[in-house]
Amino acid sequence: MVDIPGKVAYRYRQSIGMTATTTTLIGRRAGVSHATVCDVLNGRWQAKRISQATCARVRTIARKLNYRPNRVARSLLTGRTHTVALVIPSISRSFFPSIVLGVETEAKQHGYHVLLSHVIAGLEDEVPEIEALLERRVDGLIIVPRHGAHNRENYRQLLKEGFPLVFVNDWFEDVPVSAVVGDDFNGARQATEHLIALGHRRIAFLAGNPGPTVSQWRTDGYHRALKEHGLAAPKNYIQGFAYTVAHGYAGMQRLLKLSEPPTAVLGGNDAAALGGIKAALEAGLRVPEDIAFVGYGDDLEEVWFQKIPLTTMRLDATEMGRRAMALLVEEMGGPPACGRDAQAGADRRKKKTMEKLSAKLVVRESCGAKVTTQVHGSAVGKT
Amino acid sequence: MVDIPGKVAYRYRQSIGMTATTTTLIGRRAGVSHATVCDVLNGRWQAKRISQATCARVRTIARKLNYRPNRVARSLLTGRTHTVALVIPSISRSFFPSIVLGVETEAKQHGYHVLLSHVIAGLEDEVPEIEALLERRVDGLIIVPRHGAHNRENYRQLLKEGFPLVFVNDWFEDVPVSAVVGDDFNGARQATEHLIALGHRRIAFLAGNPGPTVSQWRTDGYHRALKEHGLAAPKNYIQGFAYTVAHGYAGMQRLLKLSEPPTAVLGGNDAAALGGIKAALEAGLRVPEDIAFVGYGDDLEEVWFQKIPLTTMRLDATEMGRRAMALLVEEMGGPPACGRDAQAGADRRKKKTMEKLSAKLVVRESCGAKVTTQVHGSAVGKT
DNA sequence: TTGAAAGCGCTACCAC
DNA sequence: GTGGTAGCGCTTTCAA
Repeated sequence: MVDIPGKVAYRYRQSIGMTATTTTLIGRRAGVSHATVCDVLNGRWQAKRISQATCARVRTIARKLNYRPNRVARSLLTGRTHTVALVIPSISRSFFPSIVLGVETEAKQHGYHVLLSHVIAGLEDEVPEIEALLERRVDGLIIVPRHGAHNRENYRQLLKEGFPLVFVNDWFEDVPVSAVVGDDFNGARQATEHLIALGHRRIAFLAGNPGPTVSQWRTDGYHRALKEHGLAAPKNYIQGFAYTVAHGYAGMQRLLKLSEPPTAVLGGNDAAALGGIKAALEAGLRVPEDIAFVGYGDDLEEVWFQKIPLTTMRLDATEMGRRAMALLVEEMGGPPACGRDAQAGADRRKKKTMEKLSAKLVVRESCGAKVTTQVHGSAVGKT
Repeated sequence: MVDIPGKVAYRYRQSIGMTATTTTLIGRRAGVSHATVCDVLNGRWQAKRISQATCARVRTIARKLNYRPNRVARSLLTGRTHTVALVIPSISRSFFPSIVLGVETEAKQHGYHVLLSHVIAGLEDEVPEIEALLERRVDGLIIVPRHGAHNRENYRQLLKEGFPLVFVNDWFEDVPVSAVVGDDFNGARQATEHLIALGHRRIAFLAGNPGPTVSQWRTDGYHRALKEHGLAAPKNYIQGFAYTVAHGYAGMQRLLKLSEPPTAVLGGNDAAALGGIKAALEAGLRVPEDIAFVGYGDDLEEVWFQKIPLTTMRLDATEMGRRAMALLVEEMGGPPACGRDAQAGADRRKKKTMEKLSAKLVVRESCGAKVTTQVHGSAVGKT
């Protein structure tokens, strides 16, 4: 009764004609088996020394039958979906589309597809979404990480299971993860030094949400530059709590009410800087003559056309995405997380990498430094 | 020999202990079967009248074992992946991210995930990419369609097979497909009429690539408006071959060299209009005093901060994406394209819908009409 | 060289 | 209420 049972089942199915998967069908028409078809179609005919004639026959029939291998079935068997998920907080801000572009470009190069998950901005808990992604058996995850204990615990858990996970655009010191981020400490420092070099002594900072580590880095870089040049950073010289035009605007209004308002302002990002400029202009100040501005990111389009072209630190978001995906591909190199040869991901505990991309100062007009019209002109070809 | 064969196989597997799928494992620990676990975990315990105690036991154990249902396996069985692919030509232009956002928001609402495929701009043939997506058994496809005979033939083939496909942002008259597009004929007409109402008689158009149907619609709308008001549209009043700043710039330069240059210009999109303004300014003209501009799309960020805030026709790309996904959900309503109860998609030949979203005139400064400062102020909250 | 057999993890159906 | 069984479409070993 326990005798060669699968065989029996197989024969049975055959007799009933119930083995009509497309490969079988092709095999039947070509007068070969199921498996041979598979070998031919997957380019293993050399290794398996399958005759040319057979190959040709199989291929012709496959084409005629409009055969499309079912990757779902393959995934079930191999435990790999060749899909990664990209979880980002927003896509409307121009910075993120660039990341998406980078990730997808790199992914395509490695035969991966990208499942995009834009976790709705207000919704702080991304755990259910990530869970859904895992149920789909994505091979890896690239996340713009979010704060909040719940999320953080979830990242840690994933990592402990050995699941391939890469952070992009932010990083937590206490989570052992690979990440690609901007070198925002040095970027902000350089930006601040640029303003100092232009003769400014009273330099304010329009900060973002204090949560993200990189956000903190920008603040630290700003502080460091001031300190190294013996300048003070009065506490109320740091204003704003989000990287938006509105917050930059409001923060600047507060700065202007101080008894000693700044003569120069570093924006935590470009939007904040623009909001600041708007407030300054409305207060009757001239930019950059009365007050200078430097932004961060260079992620706003058509910058050359702005009322006052913004001097800023350029951060290459596309490159950031690309590197993140490249890192993820490495992490996914081991055995699959599930499927036939799944095994404990324990031995996947590879060394984690943190890449820092440096930003580049792009001098335009808002800072008051001498501008070459090149910057202006060269932007035409950009769009 | 053909006697109850599956049963034998099953017993065999059982005896060998080879049925260690997670559901079986849970069942074993809970003292119930495989199938019961499945029923409990999928909320069918009411219908199957499974005892509360069993339910509780199963659920507890599942949680303890960190059970994550494998949707790949489920997909193989049901023939549905609950995944749709979104194929777009570009993501760096701000218009497309908005579409992505709309699609994804709507998709999430229906339990779908979005596989993003940004077909590289230069690569005109998207057939291989679509083929790859089909091998992954996506349930449906939303495409910003591309021209070229090969692509077009492919769309037609897909549609003939009854595969759920929706176009977004463009549409072909000769392809029987559901689509969501902008009402660009009336939009361009309205924009042109706005300029006519402001007293202009010599109105030029900075056109885009003549391929897309909507592009043609914009040109047609422009023509219609002129015609209805008895105005001429000299052939060389239409310039430009792509919706980019660079092309708008170059096109405008040509317009300015004419013996009778225009006094007003309609941009095929915002970027083209901006390029035009740039050329006009460089030629020493004042905008809008010497020459008026209207754009199309309102897809550039921080518009309020531009040197000359652009009057434009606002097109809601997010809404466009959302509607496209909603349409696709409908189309996917029938039997799955593959899997157990797949059947010829022939009866899926539902009525096709074409939705046109109308654009709204947003008056700012570039057209020379009276502007309320409201427009200016209200934009602060936008970012 | 080829083909038979087993099985990836799940769901659906029926029998008890 | 519950359990047994078949099978989704593919890959991969092993036997011939």
